[in-house]
Amino acid sequence: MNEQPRPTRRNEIRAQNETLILRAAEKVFAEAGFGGATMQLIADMAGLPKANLHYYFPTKESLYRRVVQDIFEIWLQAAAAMDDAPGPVEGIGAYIDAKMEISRRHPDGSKVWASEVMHGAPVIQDYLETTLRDWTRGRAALIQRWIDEGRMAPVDPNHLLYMLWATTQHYADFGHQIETLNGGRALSDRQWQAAKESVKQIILRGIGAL
Amino acid sequence: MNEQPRPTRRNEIRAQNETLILRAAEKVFAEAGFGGATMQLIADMAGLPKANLHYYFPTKESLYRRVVQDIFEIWLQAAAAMDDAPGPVEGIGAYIDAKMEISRRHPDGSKVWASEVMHGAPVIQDYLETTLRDWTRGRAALIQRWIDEGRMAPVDPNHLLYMLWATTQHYADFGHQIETLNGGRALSDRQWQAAKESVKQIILRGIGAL
DNA sequence: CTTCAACCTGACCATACGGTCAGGAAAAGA
DNA sequence: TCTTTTCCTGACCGTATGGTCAGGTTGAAG
Repeated sequence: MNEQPRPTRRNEIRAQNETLILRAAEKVFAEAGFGGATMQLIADMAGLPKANLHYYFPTKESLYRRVVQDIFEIWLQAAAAMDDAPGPVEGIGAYIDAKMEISRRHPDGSKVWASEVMHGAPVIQDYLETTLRDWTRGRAALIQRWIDEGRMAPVDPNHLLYMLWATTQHYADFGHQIETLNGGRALSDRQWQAAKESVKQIILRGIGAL
Repeated sequence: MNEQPRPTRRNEIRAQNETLILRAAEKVFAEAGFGGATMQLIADMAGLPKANLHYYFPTKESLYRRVVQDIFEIWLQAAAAMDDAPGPVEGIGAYIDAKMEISRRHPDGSKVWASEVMHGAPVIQDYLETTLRDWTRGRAALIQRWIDEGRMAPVDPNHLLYMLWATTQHYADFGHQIETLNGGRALSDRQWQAAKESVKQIILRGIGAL
C-alpha cells in the first residue's frame, strides 16, 4: 500500500494542495471543533477558494476524517518504540518519550483526536473497535509478560496504558492551560525536557521498574 | 454570597427551570461541543420551548459560561480534600479519590471543561489566570513542603499536578474510548474501584510516598 | 378584586453555513 | 496541433441557526 504516484506536475499540485488543506483543517478543527469549524475558514487559512476544498474533499466530514486518521497513524508508529525493548524501563520510557514528542510537534492533531473521542467517536468508532483494540490487547499482554518475569510491579496493564495516554496527551490537549499557568509562555526546551523526565520518573518508579 | 432567595412559588419555578436547562445544556455541549450544540436541541432535551431558554439565558454563550463555571466550582471543592491532610499519602490519595469520583459522576461537565481549554479557553481565560493560577501555586507550595520534610521524593510539583489532572479526568473525557476497549460496556463498580486503586498506587509509589 | 411584574411562547428575521454547478483554464496525451 | 482529462472558481441555493418580539398567561402584593 501507499505507493507513490509518478511525480508529474499534476500530481505535484494535488499533493501540495492536499497538504495545504490538511494543515489548515487540522488547525481549524483543533481550535473550533468539528461543529465550530467552517469550510470558509479552512479555505482562507489554506489560501484557496472554498469551492476548491470541495474539489479535493467532497464533504466537511471526509476532510475531518482524514485529519483524524493522520494523527492516529502517527501514534501507531510511535508505539513501535515499545515493542523491541528488552524491558519496561526501556520500552515504556521510549514510549513516553515518543508520545511527549508528538504532543509537542502535533498538538493540533492530538486535540482533534481528543475532541472526536469526547464526542463519542462518531466518525472513527470502527478504528477504536479494530485497530486500537488489537493494539491495546497486544501491549497489555507485553506488559503482563514483564510483570510475570518480575521486571515490574503487578499493576493492571490497561490502567497503566490509560495513564500513559492521559499524561502524555495532556501536554498537547491542555497545552493552553499549562501555558497560562507557566506565566503565559509556552514551555521552553528545558521545560519540555523536565516534563518528560518528571513523567518518566514518576511512572517508572510507580510501576516498580526503577 | 449565594444567599438563597425566599422559597416562593415563583423562585421555585425559576430554580427548577434553570436546573433543567443547565442539565440539558451540559449534556449537549459535552456531546457536540460549543459550535455543534444548538439551542433547539438543548430546549428539546430540557422539554422547554427554545424562546424560554433565551428568557433565562440571553445568549448561547451565557448559558455555556454557566455550565463551565459549575464544573470548575465542583473541582475546587474537591481540592479541599488535599488541604487538611497530614501528608502526601492521605492528601494526594484523597484528591485522586475525589477527582475520580467527579469523573464518574460528572463526565459531561469534565468534557465541557476540556473542550473549552482545548479551544484556547475563549470564555474562561480569566479563571485560568486568577482562581486556577492561585490554587495551583498554593498546592505546589504544599507539595514542596512535603518534599522538604522528606515525606516524598523530590518531583516537580507542577508536573505532578498536571499528572493528577490528566489521569483522573481521562476517565471522564476519554470515557467512550475506555468503554469501547472494555468490550463496549461501561466500567462496573468493581472496575472503577480498580481504576482508582491503580492510579493511586502508581502515583503514590511514583512519588516515593509509599 | 385590581394591579403589576415575572413568566412564557409561536411566529418571525437576518445571517451564515455546507454544498452545488456551469463554465473556464491548464496540463497531459496523442 | 487537437483532444481529453484534470483542475479551478464565482455565483448561487436550500437549510438551519441564534436571537427577537409582540402579546398572552400566571403568580404575587396590596
